[in-house]
Amino acid sequence: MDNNDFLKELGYLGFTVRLKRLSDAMMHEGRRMYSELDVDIEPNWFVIFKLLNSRGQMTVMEISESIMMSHPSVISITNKMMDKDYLISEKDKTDSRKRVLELSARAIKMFPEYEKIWQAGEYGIEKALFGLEALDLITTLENKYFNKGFAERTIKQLKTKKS
Amino acid sequence: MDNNDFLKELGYLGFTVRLKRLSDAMMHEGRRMYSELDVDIEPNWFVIFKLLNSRGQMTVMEISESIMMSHPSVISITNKMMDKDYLISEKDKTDSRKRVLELSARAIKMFPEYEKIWQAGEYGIEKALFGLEALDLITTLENKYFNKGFAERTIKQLKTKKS
DNA sequence: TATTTTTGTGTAGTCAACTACATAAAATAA
DNA sequence: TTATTTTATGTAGTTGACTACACAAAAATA
Repeated sequence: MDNNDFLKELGYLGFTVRLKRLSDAMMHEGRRMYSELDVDIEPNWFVIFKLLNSRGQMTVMEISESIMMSHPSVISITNKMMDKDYLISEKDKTDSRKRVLELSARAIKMFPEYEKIWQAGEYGIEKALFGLEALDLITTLENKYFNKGFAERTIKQLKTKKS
Repeated sequence: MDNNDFLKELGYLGFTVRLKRLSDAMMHEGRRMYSELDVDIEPNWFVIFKLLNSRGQMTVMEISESIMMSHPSVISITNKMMDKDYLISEKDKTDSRKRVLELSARAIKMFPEYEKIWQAGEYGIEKALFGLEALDLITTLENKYFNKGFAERTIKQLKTKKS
């Protein structure tokens, strides 16, 4: 890879930017992959597919909490999946605020085929990450991060320095 | 942290989504930090500050290549920095296609103050990452990734399987 | 020299996440 | 029972990255 990469000279400070750059690149490549394979799904949808496949019906908020994404993001993803007939949506019988989502017949029918793609992806990532303890690392990062973010601590540090 | 996090059940397949989620969260927190500290800069600008500080004048494309981001992204970031008078832009004398950017007097004046914030950030991240070999990991990931992405390999694998 | 290709920059439009706000329904408190 | 608070969902607007395209200037080629 490019050894002129200035971000590498920035040490830990460059870490967050490199992380974003890497995840953006993966996301773009993911989209390219799906369009090249000519399947009717998008990156990330596998999360909803797998979640609803394992848990059955779920409301918008339940999904949001399960995958720790904001509810507007969930709505936006699931709306697209509904447009492609992968999801069925109906009002909850006892609580009319809630909307319950579940996999459609089409989703269930296509599931095995898509599973192949996801497994190939799983295999590729596993091979790339082999021996790197990447999952342990990201878990630790998440733990440290979502507890009380870097920024919070930095703000605190800067403020106590000032006083 | 949340142990109900479904993405963790997805193993390697969940990795890319977790990576994105983490970097998004860091980015948001970064923005919050800057606005809370009430400084007139945005996350990521430090990359341009530091780059031009160390290299002097650079064209749009030189910046783009140095940090491995698309040139439209560079234009968008540097335009905002110009609006805040942190950058000076002028046409190259010998090649009128090129536009040369450099730090303004204001940028140079504010540099030490901002340096304090970045150093505090550096410290926070370093502490969070201590003993985790996170930089080695991301370097390895970048090497593997930017060479020939996961997707490429996955596509290949799926296609050879079919035939 | 004239034509074609490459390079550097800029603009437009897309994407997936977010926060902030709006609204309706349910749950709680007065 | 009525009023207030909380919860579930939805919409609007922002962000920062990207690709694709447009265009002018320089470089290379015929």
